[in-house]
Amino acid sequence: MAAQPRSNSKKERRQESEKLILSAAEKVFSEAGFGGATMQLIADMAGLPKANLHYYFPTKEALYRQVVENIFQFWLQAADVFDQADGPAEGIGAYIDAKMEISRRHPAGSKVWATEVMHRAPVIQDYLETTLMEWTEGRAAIINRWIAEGRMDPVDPDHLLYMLWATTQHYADFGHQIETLNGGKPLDDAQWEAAKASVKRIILKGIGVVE
Amino acid sequence: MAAQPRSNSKKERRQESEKLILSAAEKVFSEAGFGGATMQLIADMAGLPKANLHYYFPTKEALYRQVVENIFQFWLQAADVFDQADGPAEGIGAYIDAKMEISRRHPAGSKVWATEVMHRAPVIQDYLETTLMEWTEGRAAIINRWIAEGRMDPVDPDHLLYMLWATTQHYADFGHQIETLNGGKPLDDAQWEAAKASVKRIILKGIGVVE
DNA sequence: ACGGTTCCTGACCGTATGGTCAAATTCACG
DNA sequence: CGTGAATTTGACCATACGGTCAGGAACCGT
Repeated sequence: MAAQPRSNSKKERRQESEKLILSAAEKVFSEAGFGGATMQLIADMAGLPKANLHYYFPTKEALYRQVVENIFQFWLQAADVFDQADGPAEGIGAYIDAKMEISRRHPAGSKVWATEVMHRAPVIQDYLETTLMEWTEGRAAIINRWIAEGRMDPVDPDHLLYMLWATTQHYADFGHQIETLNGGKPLDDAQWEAAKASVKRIILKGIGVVE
Repeated sequence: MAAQPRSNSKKERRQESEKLILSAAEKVFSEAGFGGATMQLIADMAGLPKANLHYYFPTKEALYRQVVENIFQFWLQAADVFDQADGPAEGIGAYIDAKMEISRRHPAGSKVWATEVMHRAPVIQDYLETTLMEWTEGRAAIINRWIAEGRMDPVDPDHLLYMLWATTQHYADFGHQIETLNGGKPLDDAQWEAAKASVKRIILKGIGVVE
């Protein structure tokens, strides 16, 4: 028992450190943007000396890239609900729920992603062209199948997907604006439920799968 | 003819210089964010020496603030169509058209605004709390009147407005992503029309004012 | 033509930032 | 233990950035 290295193996400790840094970086990048973020700020937030960051991540760009890639993976994974559904009402409804939940739980990641795309994706352009492209085409095919089966209105799948992304991510990216318009208070549980319900109601009715 | 001061009065030339700088600044801020933008870059884009910028705008913050304020004014003004309509189909439809047109013609401004809000509005928080708050409440009142008159479904006006903002601004803020998914080409005229039609169709049907 | 005001700009400055490095510390393992 | 590898960190460096300033150019009313 005494031989046991503290409670973590060396590799585990390394992963923990990286996670700590990545978490702090995500927050700082989301609040200040890539240019406004400083390694010192990230280090302070992580409670580590700045030089330590450079031991784990050689450059600011490398750290940023890792943050963005993690967000992207998280994103894709959360979209599985879309595929497992056997109809538009269930599939799109669950997708909206999932993305709203991400906006609520991980607003920083959403903001980093949004900023990266707005700046013409200098770091993850290859992901847009490959993974995201394929994902989008796959989902569009599913929607087209639902349309062909007469289970929803004939809408352009791309624009529907854009609307889903835009509406759900808005609650993260523009959360501060929403909070301000809500009297300076973040949305509470009931308000989040109302938001989800509103979004689902309008979109699902708008594409002809409810009422 | 020779006595004529070039073709501009002194005041006109001043305004022209300011406009040139503001235009360059909007583009640079939108592409690099506040932190990533440099006065040198803006000066180069405007074709002026850096010191000249500081003659017209004392600090980077002052220049940025002016950019954001201009965008906000532009925004509000374009929303007049909402008020002049006498029903939800016309009012909301025209609002969508107007905002889509802004996203198409002034994507840089939209991006600057989005970034500013995502960073918790350090510069224009007061506008959010006063002007935007009042504007939103006014529009919500109109929507509630339409609902009371039975001219549309009873939806939460705030969430409807968020959806309108999110969906229309998405075409500016995430224009690069859309362009990439569109095979690397910007949307052409027909595609923009299709986008507008899709958005209007889904939302207007979703709130029960068409079909 | 002149005097004053506005406008323009190259050269310069202090600071903050990303990144480096070598010395110190901790760790894994025979 | 002892030894080499991995980790940590304070001190340091080069650069780039926002901002200043003084001197000159252009302009305008008289």
